[in-house]
Amino acid sequence: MTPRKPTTVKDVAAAANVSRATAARALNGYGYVGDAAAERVLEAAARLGYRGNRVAQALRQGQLPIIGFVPGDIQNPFFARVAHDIDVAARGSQHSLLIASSEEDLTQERALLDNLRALNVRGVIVAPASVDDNAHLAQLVHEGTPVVLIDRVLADMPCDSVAVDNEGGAREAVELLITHGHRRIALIQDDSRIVTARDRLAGYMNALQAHDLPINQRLIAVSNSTVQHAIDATIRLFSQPDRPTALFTVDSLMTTGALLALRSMGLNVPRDVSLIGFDDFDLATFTDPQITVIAQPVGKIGPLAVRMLLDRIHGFDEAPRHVRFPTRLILRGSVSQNIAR
Amino acid sequence: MTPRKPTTVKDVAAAANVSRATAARALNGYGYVGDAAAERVLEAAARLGYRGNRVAQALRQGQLPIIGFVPGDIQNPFFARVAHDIDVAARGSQHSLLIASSEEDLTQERALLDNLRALNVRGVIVAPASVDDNAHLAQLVHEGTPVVLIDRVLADMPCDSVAVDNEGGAREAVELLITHGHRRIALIQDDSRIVTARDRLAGYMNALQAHDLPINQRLIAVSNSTVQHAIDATIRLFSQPDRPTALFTVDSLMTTGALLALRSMGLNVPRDVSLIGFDDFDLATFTDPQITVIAQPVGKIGPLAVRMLLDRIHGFDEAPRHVRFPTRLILRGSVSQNIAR
DNA sequence: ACTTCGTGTGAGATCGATCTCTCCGAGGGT
DNA sequence: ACCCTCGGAGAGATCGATCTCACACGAAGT
Repeated sequence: MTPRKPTTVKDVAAAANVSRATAARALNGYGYVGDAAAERVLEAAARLGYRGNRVAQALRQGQLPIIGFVPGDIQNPFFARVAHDIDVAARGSQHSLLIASSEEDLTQERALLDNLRALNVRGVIVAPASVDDNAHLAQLVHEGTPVVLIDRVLADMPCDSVAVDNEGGAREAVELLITHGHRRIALIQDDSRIVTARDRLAGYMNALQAHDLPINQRLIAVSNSTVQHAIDATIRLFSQPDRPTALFTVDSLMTTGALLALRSMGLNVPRDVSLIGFDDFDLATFTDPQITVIAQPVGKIGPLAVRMLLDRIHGFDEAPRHVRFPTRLILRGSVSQNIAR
Repeated sequence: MTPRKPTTVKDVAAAANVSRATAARALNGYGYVGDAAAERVLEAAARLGYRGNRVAQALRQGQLPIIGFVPGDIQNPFFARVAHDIDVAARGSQHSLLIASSEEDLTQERALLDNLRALNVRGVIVAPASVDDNAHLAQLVHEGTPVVLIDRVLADMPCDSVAVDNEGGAREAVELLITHGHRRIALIQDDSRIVTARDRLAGYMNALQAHDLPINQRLIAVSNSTVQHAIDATIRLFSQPDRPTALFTVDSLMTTGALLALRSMGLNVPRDVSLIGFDDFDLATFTDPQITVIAQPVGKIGPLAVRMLLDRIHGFDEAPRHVRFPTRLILRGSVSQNIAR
């Protein structure tokens, strides 16, 4: 019942019969402290359950032992996985992780970053919601806050980044469809303000162009990265006359939605429609047939981002490093030869 | 390039030609401030981009505008969803969310809560990793920190809680299997230190006893809540002579694992084995047949937990409230009549 | 004219941890 | 005997925001 307040250095110092300064020295192990005094201080600290007030320490040192992470959406399995990895890595270096999802909303992203700045976090890992409008990020970097971009790289941002080869992965996916004889290849992509969406779109177009196939805007649908939106988009795409024979979806939730939509429309994968998705996911091996995907090394992204961030926090001050992982095509059963023509 | 430090009240005060005290009054709107002075202060604050240092404010007021969340594992879709909901609700009340996953490890949970306490967060939402050893939680509550338990309720803990009727849900699931003629019903459950596991086990046993069926320890497997562990557990269960005809899994990742394992063993659901899982999940409607589950109102848990926490933060001081949502059986196609006997 | 208010304002204290500066005293060197 | 060095320890400053207290000044009341 007693909401007694936590013990402070002052309490410990008093209990050990020394000054606050000596207590601090003993606790943090710097400067000169006599053995006897140090021992008394440590004993008192243990006895009183002294834990130290991070907030006060942070005020003094100017920073909280916290790393911020601003994903597009925690519910997306991709970001959940990355968040988990970041959490583990951050904990390994005595940092807490503050997760604040931008919900892919630029205004919210700005507000969140303002918040993180006001909290004086040590560094921030961000998956920016927009390619274009990122003055707030530039500002943060400019102020000297360590920032690492993940998943979505902004070419002109002077900070480290970790991503995958979105263009190449998308190109490989579409080329696979092309070499299986598909000509009418549909694409469901994100809001084009997101860099990954642009890059994957570029991969799609480059593959088509390389094979002298026309780019048909009616085969390209834009959807939010949620299952529901993807279902709608898929239905729109496949309700057209001269229906596509293949579909490439740029993220796992979309692939999920597409699968559900195709099933509800009575279209069989891969007989009627070949499907390939970007980003591997649990469900991909659950369906019959299993889904062919372009896999990203998800598990490497978080840890690397944290390592880069820590380097910056510890003073590393070279030119920005940009790591781009290759993707890997995982052949399963959702792509078949197009016999229709 | 200039890592200039953020503007402080002092800067603003100087720019407005008033004292720090007056600047603070103008900015926070309390006490007496002249109109002219107030205007100058606000103008200066805007011009200099004053944002206020949360850490300093927190030191003064004793608390950071942060809510802590300690889930068992962020990667688990259930917790990811809840985390998302908490994030949204917390943001609505100007709080940031600090997520620190305990990975179901008691030692880690203790360390994380210590951390949160040292940070003077305003309140904590926890899914405790253990029923037994929770002195650290009791301590936290005792100290007056608002705490809300979710998913896993500790009966004797004097704090609010939000959970679902695990015993009832599990009982309903097992009864469904029994009424379909199943007698050898297997169970895959969590580490029994987790309360939900105990409650669901109780529901399983109660259902069996109510129908005078024996409880056979060889039909009960313990597994971590991961797909891989569940696969192993399933294989163990179904490699026995006199194999079970039905399986009840207590969480979605386990259901996933069970499904994969059964498939790999060449056992057809529901012909050879009937399957029912606790917690609905996306994949459940992906498989053929779709999986029958006991659904929890996931979307209600996070928001309610935050509301309860905020009440406490704002001084609500009545007896602990315990909310327990009912579960809902969703009949799909994975349970069939047992004809074998 | 002299006390009271009612406003408006600033100086300084406070929160907790830590750093700087200064001081003390024992021992070594000359 | 005197100076210096160095281990050891305390007083006070600092970080930034905010609160308390005291003060000043004009207006109103007696």
